[in-house]
Amino acid sequence: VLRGDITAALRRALIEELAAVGYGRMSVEAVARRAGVAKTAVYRRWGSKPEMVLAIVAEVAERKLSLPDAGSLRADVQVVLRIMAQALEHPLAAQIIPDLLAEAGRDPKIAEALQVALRTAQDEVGGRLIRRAIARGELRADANPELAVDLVVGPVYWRLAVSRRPLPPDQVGALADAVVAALVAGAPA
Amino acid sequence: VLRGDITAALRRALIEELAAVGYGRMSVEAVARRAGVAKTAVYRRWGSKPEMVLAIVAEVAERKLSLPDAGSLRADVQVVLRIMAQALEHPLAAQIIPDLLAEAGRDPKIAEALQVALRTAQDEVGGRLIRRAIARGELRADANPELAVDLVVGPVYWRLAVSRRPLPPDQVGALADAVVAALVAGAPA
Amino acid sequence: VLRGDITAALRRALIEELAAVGYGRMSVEAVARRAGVAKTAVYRRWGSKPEMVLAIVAEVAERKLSLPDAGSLRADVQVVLRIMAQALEHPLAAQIIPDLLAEAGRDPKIAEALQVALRTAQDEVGGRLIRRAIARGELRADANPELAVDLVVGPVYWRLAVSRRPLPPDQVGALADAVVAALVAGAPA
Amino acid sequence: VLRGDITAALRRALIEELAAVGYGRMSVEAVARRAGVAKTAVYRRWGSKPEMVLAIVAEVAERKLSLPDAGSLRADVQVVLRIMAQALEHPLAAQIIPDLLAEAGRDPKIAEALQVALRTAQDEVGGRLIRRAIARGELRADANPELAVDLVVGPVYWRLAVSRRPLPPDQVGALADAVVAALVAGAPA
DNA sequence: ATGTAAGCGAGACGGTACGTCACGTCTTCAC
DNA sequence: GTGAAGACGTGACGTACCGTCTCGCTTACAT
Repeated sequence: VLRGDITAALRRALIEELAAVGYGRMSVEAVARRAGVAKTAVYRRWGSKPEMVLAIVAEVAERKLSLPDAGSLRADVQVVLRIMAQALEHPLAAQIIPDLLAEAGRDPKIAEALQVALRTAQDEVGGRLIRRAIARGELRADANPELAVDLVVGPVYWRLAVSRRPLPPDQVGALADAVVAALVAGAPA
Repeated sequence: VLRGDITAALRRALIEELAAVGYGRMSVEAVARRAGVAKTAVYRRWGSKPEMVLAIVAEVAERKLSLPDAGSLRADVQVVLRIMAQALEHPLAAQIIPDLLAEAGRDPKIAEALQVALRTAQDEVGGRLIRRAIARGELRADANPELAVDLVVGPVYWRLAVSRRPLPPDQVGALADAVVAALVAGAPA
Repeated sequence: VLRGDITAALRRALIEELAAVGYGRMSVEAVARRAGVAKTAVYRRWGSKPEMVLAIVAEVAERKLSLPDAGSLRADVQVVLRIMAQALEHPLAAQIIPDLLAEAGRDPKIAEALQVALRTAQDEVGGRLIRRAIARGELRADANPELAVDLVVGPVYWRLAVSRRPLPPDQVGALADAVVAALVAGAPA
Repeated sequence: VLRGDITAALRRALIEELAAVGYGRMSVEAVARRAGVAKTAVYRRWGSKPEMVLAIVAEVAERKLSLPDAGSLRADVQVVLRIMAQALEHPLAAQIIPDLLAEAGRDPKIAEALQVALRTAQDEVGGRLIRRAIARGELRADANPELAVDLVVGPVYWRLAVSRRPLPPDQVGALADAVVAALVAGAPA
């Protein structure tokens, strides 16, 4: 019977190590060391570094983020922006997410695991959010949901995760306004 | 006198290796091997792995991209989008850029080197492009150039480099329209 | 716990490599390669090339060679000659011993290690053997044991290890006779 | 036209380097450095390390040592011992000779070069010296010249070059006496 | 209660890469 | 054409980690 406290310590250590050195440099040995545990304890659970990362990342990523109807397109967009901002402002996530996204370009397994997580946002935003706006008459029926996702998610990701400048809370409104305008304009393909 | 053909082969090999395995896993030995050159030839030029990467990346990144006035805000935005799309659709760049941006979160040296390159885009877009639009009367004078950069650059980066879906050329126009609308709406801070 | 079979393989490989290329050219890598073992396995045991050579050579050299009383000076001398001939006719020893003796002129550590081995012969021959002969009345009491060692050991070493000509077994008797005569004559300093 | 002063400096440097580090470790680079000369200067003259060593060693070794008739076997032996002692007490020779003799076991070229030098001693001692003694009636006609060489040369070589103990001049007489006795006794094969 | 299985730590194993050094070869310049 | 300078490939250095594997120890469950 695998000891639960060790599993938990390893989970925690993996996240920290991943943030500290990145996927490429990360080693099972270092994770075990950080968790204060022998290497065998890791291999008994996951078998290899990618398996371990995938299992734990998937675990974290699959926490459903429900996106309740906020009443208007602008309010919905603001919710999405706030959720993303909150996630990307967590230091560990800010390190790990771009790292795994970069690695996804090489390792299809990782790409797939992340797609599962992304699909959530993808579907939520591009799917539900846009469909709701169409239903409300805020967007035209032929609005392109794909482009919509890029317009909503792109700016905030670029700001926080790529150019790593903070996003003052009082600018979220302005950003939302701009994004909504973009959505309205972007539709009529 | 260091032989130029060897330097060139190493430069090329570094780029390829960086794309193939990422910054974290990249090794000087592998680069030398790929270039068909002895390890000593590398250390005669750069002294260590990060130095080598920085020097070559900076070299590539500093290629000035001039942004001539295209006549209107929409045309200017379209030019920026096309330049970015062209860059990010190159397979090597699509692998290397997100990788280095992720690494920049850990290594200040890399961050700095990339900022030099980013600042170009930053200044070109957020600075010149927006100022021109203001001068033309297309944007209000109090438009926020910081937000503007995020709005222009974010969606196309997300699309091509993060979620890795292609951007059909015929959608660039729609995207530009949406971005312009966002800029116009996003201004009145 | 270091694996004994690997230690043994390394010991064997060191001896062979030493004979093949000599102390000066010998490399740890080549020894490990010859033993079919990783370089780390060597450094886990000895730490450096000279340490390794010293440890193994000392180990081999310290095998006590007991010299039982053969009954007469001539018989004793013959035993010594036979032992030396047997040792020096082994191809590995014939390569290694002169090599290390030459190196001993430069490296005091090696000199010391060899002295331990030589002292055995030295004491056995110059000490015990001569003293026995004096006790038997075969040599005068003021016989010089130092010279005696040279007279017994020198000719056979020169023959086999320096000028590398074989010593036919049927000539050992004649050589012993000559040496005994020399000992008898050499004493009266 | 190769400059003579450089050739001489290289010759001198080779000898010193050979004594200092031994044949195995000796490098052309170090010799050139010691001579204060570029590597090219060496390779223009000799082409490789073994060639260089062989040429210079042969040059030194071929200096004829004439062995005039000293009047008696004992006097002849004493002359040989004194010549050898003088040679082996020179610090450079004491390092180089055993080193090359050891290397001769591996490299036939070196062995051959040394045999030329050894043959001199061989012939002088085993040949001429013994034949003279037979002619004088000091040795029987069937004396074995091969054994004789070993008996004369072995002890002094062992003493000075192998066990590296000094040979006090006043012991040369005693050693000569012993050797003569050995020769006389060793003959009647 | 005891036996047995499995988790656990420790650590040796074969690898790979590190950054350095020294070397023999070869090319390029200055006299 | 000679010698100096130095870049080149090679190969070894001794170190540091890494993933794999084999060990005893000890813990917990099933008899």
